[in-house]
Amino acid sequence: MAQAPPADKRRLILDAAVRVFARQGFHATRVSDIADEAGVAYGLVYHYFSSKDEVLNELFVERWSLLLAAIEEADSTDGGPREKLGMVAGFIFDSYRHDPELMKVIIVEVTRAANSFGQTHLEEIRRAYEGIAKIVGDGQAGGAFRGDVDPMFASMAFYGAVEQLLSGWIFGTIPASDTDFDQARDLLVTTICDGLDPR
Amino acid sequence: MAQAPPADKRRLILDAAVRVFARQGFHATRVSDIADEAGVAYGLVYHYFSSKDEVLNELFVERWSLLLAAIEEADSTDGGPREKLGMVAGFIFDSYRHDPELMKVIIVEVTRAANSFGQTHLEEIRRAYEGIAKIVGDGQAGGAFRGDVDPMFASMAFYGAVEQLLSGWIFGTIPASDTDFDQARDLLVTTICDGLDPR
DNA sequence: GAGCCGATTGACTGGTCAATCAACCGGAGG
DNA sequence: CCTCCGGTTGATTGACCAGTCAATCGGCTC
Repeated sequence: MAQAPPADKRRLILDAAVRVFARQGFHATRVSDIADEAGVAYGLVYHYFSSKDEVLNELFVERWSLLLAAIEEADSTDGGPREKLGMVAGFIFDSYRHDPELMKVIIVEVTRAANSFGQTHLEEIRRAYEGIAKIVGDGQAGGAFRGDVDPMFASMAFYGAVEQLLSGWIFGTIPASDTDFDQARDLLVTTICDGLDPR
Repeated sequence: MAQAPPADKRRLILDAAVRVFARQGFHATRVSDIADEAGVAYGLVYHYFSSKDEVLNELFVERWSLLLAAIEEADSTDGGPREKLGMVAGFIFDSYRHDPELMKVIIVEVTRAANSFGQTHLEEIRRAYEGIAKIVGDGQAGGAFRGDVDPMFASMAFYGAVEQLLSGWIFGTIPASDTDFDQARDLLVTTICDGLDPR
């Protein structure tokens, strides 16, 4: 027998938290729910995290830093702005495909809950908008996009559309089962970018 | 002296709730906060509403029915789909201009919080998406929009962009002071509709 | 002016939970 | 065999707050 992995309890708790938050929502989950789901004693949660909030924080920061990296990565590609935006949308949709529960938590409890938790992370969230805005701005400078749309404005609209589609899948407003995420990505990017075509 | 108006306490409480919800968020406001803000005794809130939730419900339903009416109204116009979508976006932006606190509450606490409250109102929210989708669908049937985009898909993207812009103003990510809302509306509609132009 | 009734008041209760903490366990090292 | 120590346990505490309810108010009717 290979030695059992050291059973990283911290990770165990984080993963359990994702499941419970996704199922019940952050406010409705008690710390004891997380502990139960993780098969761990109540107090251990407080050994690894200073508060219930910090658990959510950790989940968000982990995931969001990946998104920021993906945006930067996309931007440093030498493709056109359409390809770059496609990579960004693709990364987000893939994240959902890969771990819908985590994405649900991030979107519902942090990104779209800008009042409670988002407030804390407004700066990081804004950084994503700005990264997308940069892609748009460069696209305008290179003549690929028309210049009369403020890049930040376009960025917000683009990201808003992405997030709304995600929400639609998350809450069943839009059927997700037979939807091809890649097709959704292409459709969205095509539509938005055609709207940004030079007049 | 003219007799003082009957001081509709119910209305007083609703208006106070908007202010407090906007300031502190729904979860963080105690019922006593609402009562204090309204200058009314704690128990009176429960005389007019069965719970704290019902106060928020009432605010949402009041406002959302206006939006649904506006969408229908726009659709029954004999303008083109661009004009119709412009009217919808215009109505929403105007609502924000006219009463930013109320719109903040509706968006942040209900629409985007689909997990807690939105769940209850998913049906009404979806009706708005469908109204917009109908406008898009008719536009396609009339040849004004290209036909290879699912109307519901386009509707979600459109509404998502609108809501994200609103959120940007609400949370100061986008400067609202010098932004001309009408210009934002035109820019958004133009961009999205150009993206929906027949290929 | 007596009686009625809905509006209004605010002290109180019951339950919920986040966070604390003292105790316990088991392995490493001497 | 003993001690130390970090990981682990879960009962307990203390704060908070939604919702209740018995009491009071004030206007209207007869």
